[in-house]
Amino acid sequence: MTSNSGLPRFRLMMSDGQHALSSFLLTTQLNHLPEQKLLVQHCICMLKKVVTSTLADGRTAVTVMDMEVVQSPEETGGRIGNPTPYNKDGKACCIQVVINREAETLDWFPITFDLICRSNVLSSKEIISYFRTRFFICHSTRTLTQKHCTVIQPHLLNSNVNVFVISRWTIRARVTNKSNVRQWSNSRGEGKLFSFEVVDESGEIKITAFNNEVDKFFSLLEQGKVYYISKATLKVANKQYSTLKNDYEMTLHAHSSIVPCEDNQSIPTMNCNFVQIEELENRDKDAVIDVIGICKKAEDVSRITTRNSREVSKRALHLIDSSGKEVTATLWGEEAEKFDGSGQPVVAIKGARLSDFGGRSLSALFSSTIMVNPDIPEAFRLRAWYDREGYAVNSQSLTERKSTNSGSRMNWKTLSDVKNENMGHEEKAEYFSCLATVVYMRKENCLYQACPSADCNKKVLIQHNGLYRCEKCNREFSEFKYRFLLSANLADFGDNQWVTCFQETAEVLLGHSAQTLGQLRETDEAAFDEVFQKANFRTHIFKNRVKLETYNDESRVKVTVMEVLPVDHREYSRRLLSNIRRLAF
DNA sequence: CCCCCCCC
Repeated sequence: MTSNSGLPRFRLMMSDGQHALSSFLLTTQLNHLPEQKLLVQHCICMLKKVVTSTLADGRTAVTVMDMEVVQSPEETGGRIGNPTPYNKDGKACCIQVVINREAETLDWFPITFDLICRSNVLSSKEIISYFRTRFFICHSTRTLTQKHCTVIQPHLLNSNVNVFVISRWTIRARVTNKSNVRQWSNSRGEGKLFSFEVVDESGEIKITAFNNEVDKFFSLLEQGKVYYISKATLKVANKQYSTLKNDYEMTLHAHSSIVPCEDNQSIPTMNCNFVQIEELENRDKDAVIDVIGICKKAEDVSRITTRNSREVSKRALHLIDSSGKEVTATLWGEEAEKFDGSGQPVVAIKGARLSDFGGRSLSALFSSTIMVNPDIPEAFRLRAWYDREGYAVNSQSLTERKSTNSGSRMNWKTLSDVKNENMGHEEKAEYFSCLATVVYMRKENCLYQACPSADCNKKVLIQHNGLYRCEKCNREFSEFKYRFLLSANLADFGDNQWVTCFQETAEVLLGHSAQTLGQLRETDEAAFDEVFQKANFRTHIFKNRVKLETYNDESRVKVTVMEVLPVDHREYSRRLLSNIRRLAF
């Protein structure tokens, strides 16, 4: 240990052959004894002067002021007798721990102990409290008395991993959340896992099972049920990934046991701390909160592609509570698919993330628990409120619809602004958004034959052998895929502008995929023409990129449409109004 | 031993 003076301070575990006590502190004046390897394990000492003090929490510490080493371990021949822990009043529970010296510089303390608990039922908090201790001897708490506990031998750590090895304890806790089984594969290996969260009267903790333990325990565990759980390993939770109020997590192992508990009345159901929807306005972005509301409307489930090109289902719920405010909460994956919003149920989400999308909105996490019509007082209160008066409330949503159109990041311009301000003449590309109507689309060359490889959109050329050649991939293919490269003329009330639309934006404008339209052109030219007829003179919001491009020594500003958004009427009025103000002043 | 938390 480090003393107040900064000098090393040694702690000794002393035994007189009958009892052992590990809270002896050596005065720093005697540091030469251990430093010169005179005071070593199993040597026999004569204590000449000691000062005994009682610490604030009742533990006893003995400071050794003067001592003499009278016999070396060689002479002693190891430990004398079979000492039991010394208990001053017979009530204290002693737990011997081994401190991993490598880790003493960390602000947490990996320790290892073995604990025998005759009742075999501890609360998870009690277990945790032992991990928190910095002392060799812990005194008992409420249910952990000498009657329940006795000390067994210190268990030596053979490495400095931050894993606690404990045995023979059991918690009784309710499962509040259970994940699906997930596969993982990385440089360290691969396998499957699932995790679940449990709650008892002292708090909550996350438990993870891997591989064999997945097979063993996944189907046994049910959300809402109570289990005896024992012989799991504790480790420090990575706070980066954990929103639970616990610094530790458990991992199940081959010896771990989980047994259903029928007598579960005393175990709390869920630690929810519901925040009123109105209050979400005052909470920080990314806060993880619990919310409960009436699902006034559940949108249809839809499939989206994430940034990592994974496909996932999503469903937005519109929740309202007695604050009269509404918020959009998004469910994902299976939760989105199986959600049934019929009958405007009460929906509680424990652990939803607050986002600033559209002002304020919520998103379920993998760790969120979604409860439909939960059996809790808050739910009954909400139901009664909604059926009596809530249904008629003209609720105000904290989540603005189509916020992409109203976001402050939109750099609104009229088409004449773009020219008058010489946009695009800078080194870097510039971006602007406009409200405009499509007045012409070039049918000619709107589609090209592209390389069929997934990530290659390069134009292919047909060969004499009838195959399509991609220069980029340096390969020939028997097939090609159609891609859009559409020139369109946009107009607003002051000007017009030629723009280029690639694949995604052209698909939005024309309402068809490149593939469909390509085939239509081959098979039914009249239908192909009609697609263009229908798409013409439509008004959209365009988000564009503008940049000066040089081609054959000729420079001109090129506008590329990045995104086509539907016109929101509220946004339209706002645009008109701001234009009027600008022109007026 | 995982750690994905997404989309507009």
